[in-house]
Amino acid sequence: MAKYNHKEIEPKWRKNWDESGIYKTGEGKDKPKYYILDMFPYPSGAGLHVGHPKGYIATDVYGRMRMMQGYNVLHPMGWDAFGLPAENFALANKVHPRIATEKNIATFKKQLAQLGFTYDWEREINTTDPEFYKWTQWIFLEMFKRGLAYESREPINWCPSCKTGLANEDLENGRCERCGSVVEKKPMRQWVLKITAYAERMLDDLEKLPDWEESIKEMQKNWIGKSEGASIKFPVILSAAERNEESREETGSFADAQDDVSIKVFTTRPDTLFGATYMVLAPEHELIKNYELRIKNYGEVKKYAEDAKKKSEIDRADVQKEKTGVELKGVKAINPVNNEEIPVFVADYVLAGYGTGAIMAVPGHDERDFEFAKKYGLAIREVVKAEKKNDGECFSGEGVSVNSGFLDGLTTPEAKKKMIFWLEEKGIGKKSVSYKIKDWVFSRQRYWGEPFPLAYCEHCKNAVDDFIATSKIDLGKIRSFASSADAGSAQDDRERGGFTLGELLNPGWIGVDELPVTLPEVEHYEPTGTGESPLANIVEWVNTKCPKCGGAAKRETNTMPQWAGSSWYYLRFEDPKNDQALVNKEKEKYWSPVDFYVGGAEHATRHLIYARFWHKFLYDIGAVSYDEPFTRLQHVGLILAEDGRKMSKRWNNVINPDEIVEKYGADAMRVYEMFMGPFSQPVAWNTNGLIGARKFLERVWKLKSKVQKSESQKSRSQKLDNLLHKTIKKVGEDIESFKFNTAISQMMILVNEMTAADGLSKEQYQALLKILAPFAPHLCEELWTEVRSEKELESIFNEEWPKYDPELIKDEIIELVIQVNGKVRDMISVDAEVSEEEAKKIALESENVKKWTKGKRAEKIVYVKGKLVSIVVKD
RNA sequence: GGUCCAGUGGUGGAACUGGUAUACACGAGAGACUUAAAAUCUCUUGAGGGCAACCUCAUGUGGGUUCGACUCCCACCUGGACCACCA
Repeated sequence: MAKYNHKEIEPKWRKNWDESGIYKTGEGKDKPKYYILDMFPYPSGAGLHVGHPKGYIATDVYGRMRMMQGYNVLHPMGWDAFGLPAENFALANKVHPRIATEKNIATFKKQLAQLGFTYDWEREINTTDPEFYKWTQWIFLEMFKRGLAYESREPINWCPSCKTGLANEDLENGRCERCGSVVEKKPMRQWVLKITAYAERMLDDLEKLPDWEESIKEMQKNWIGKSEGASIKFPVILSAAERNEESREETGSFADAQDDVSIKVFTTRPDTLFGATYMVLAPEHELIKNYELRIKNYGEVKKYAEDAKKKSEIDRADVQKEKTGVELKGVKAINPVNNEEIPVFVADYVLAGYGTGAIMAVPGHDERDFEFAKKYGLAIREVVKAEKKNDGECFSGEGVSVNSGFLDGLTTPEAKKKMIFWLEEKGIGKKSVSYKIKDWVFSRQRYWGEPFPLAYCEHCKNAVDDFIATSKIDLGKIRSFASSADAGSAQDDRERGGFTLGELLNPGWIGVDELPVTLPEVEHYEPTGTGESPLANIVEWVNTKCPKCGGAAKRETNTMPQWAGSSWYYLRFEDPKNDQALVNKEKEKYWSPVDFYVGGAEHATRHLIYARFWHKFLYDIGAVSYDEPFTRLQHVGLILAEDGRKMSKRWNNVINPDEIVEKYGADAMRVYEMFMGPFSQPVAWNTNGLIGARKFLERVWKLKSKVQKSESQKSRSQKLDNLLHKTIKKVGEDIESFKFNTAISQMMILVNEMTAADGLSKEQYQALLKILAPFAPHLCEELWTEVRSEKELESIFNEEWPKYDPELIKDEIIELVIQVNGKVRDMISVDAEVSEEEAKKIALESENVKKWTKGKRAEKIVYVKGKLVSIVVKD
């Protein structure tokens, strides 16, 4: 018999599959559909290491099983090729990003191809293809028109090394997720997407996703970070000394102004309002620059605020460091619940980006305020009585209100409710919700990304202003209107006199409807570092005609972030060549949503948040007909290097799949990666383990000759059938629940039994091949053609997935376990149908059991059908 | 600091809904084949005691519930992931 030679078998079958087109996606409506998807990779220059394909192998195994179960399976692959990694690689290697990307894609494709995946390459997509990003731009434009994209000049995260602004999601502990540089805060003109408008729905709809892993949902919940509480207004006045001075000098005007001045705060603990003894503003707070004349120590305050703003996020967010701040001399705030005058500080422990950028400080019941108050000698008042309280510590839990007027005696939840009611009645506060998630900073100052389909027109800017002036539309109202997700229907647009909501919010910016707006060729695509994208240098591209008035206009020169294309790419696989619409509604009804999505957990708060946001928006505008994109979600556990560290060039511990395939074969690698451990858990690579997988396949190979010998004898053991059918059952169920490691160990048990058995029938062997085929497709296809008969199909993947016979998996004889006082004392083989009476009788008659029951009385006998008898004895 | 997850042999790990703990694989040891090695095959392999039947102990630690706990409850220890001055 020929030896198992993967080098011969594997290329042969891959060629055969390519030519026969067996993996072309079928669309016959007579079959049910199954859409299984991997998170598509960005093709970096380093190529694949053995860890990358783990998820792809899993989806391939699952998809192949579904094929054999009679489904049309859509299992596509594409490339997330825009973005910083591709561009940085191109810069380092002095080639155009497009060329580098093409080359990298070719490498990736070659590497993936040799693993024998079922990808239908006719559906390949690439986010950098103008025919693809045309629709990325289209989605942006739809958001822009509805006021969900807006221009902002807020300070944002700036990576000094990548020379671009970054979204909150792109940071890791205050560092750039890509290059590890400490991120600075820099005020810059940015396009921002109003993801916060969808925060509530994204949170609520997690309930609709029972087949998502709990851990991923939890991460999203934390990222969205909903807090419920109240917003409260604290009036601001001049301090007593200043008031006297004012009236002496008769400057007179502050009396009018003070009515309007107030500090708005958000708190989750309105029940502690009586304990608010000072206030703190974030260094970025508007009041500071607006009240220069009123703040007596303005120089000092300004210096503190400026210094704080300059600090990197990482320094500012250091929890360990001592809190600092400066009092705003000359002004006071009034605690509205007791009319006390309280001091106002600026301090960098208050964040501009959360809540209102100002807090009421309750040092009695907030650790941070407590620390600050001790340092600056501020009043600390107990307003919540703790059940247990440690001296000298601050109690931030729930209890009963004290020293709190009308709240006294109420528990914290009651007090919160009552305070909110009181605030609303007086009109100085209201129930309020705050989210941690921030709007999505959507522009990058780099070359290799989708251009924005926007032009800036001075004329239309004035026209918009005129329009607002004549129609008396309050821009503030429009802004709050835009926060609701359903803002901006086509009808609204008409009523606004031809201006879209986006244009009203971003005067002068006009959407370019002629798509795609293609990325121009440039001489120098290095980032400028000035906050301008390299595109700004291409005069002939920048200068354009205003799509609205036809006059001179300038294009937006920032580009979109890498996350743009990946936020909707899964829709494109349904109909990748459609140039009329983002999705073909007919096809969409068949394929979508994605039934099963597999990828890394690191995307829980990035890609998966963005994709859900875009999808919900597309649902709202009627572009898709369902509101969650991914029905089932499973995360892949990393494959670590043999030394237990992440595989990385830096540690020189990377294992290249090409070498493994060459030496042991793709099938051995596939089986090993699925066998290593629980799918979602990180496991270290171990080449010895791989050899074990290879040996297993060799045993399967050798069984072939046993079948041929057995054929005439017609020997078919009952025992083997029993195990075979149990294995069919377990493998099917385990693949279904992504427990590949136990599926494989069960097949190993079966193969060991088959090897040891007296005879092996062809049917038994064929059933084994069918359930192993998704894991080791080349080997099983080869063996299948050798043992199949004329009437059987040419490819094993056209065969039906075997069904187990419930009769055959029943055990006739079982091992009855007998326990005495909880300890196993005997095991007796009995008929599976044994009655309770009889089982108990057999148990009590056992010699081993008698040793333990002798001279004692049986107090209780527990019987578990088909399993055990538990005897409880007492002296 | 918050949220979540995990802790089982020398190693990766298995154990359904509370019912034989350590399946399967790796590694190690012994043997067969071989001039020899590799490959392959067979046996042993949680710890301790015993010639053996068998007994005792063992799923991070300590308690609890139960006839019975890796599994459920409480407290603690250790490790990991994500978030983090989020008011």
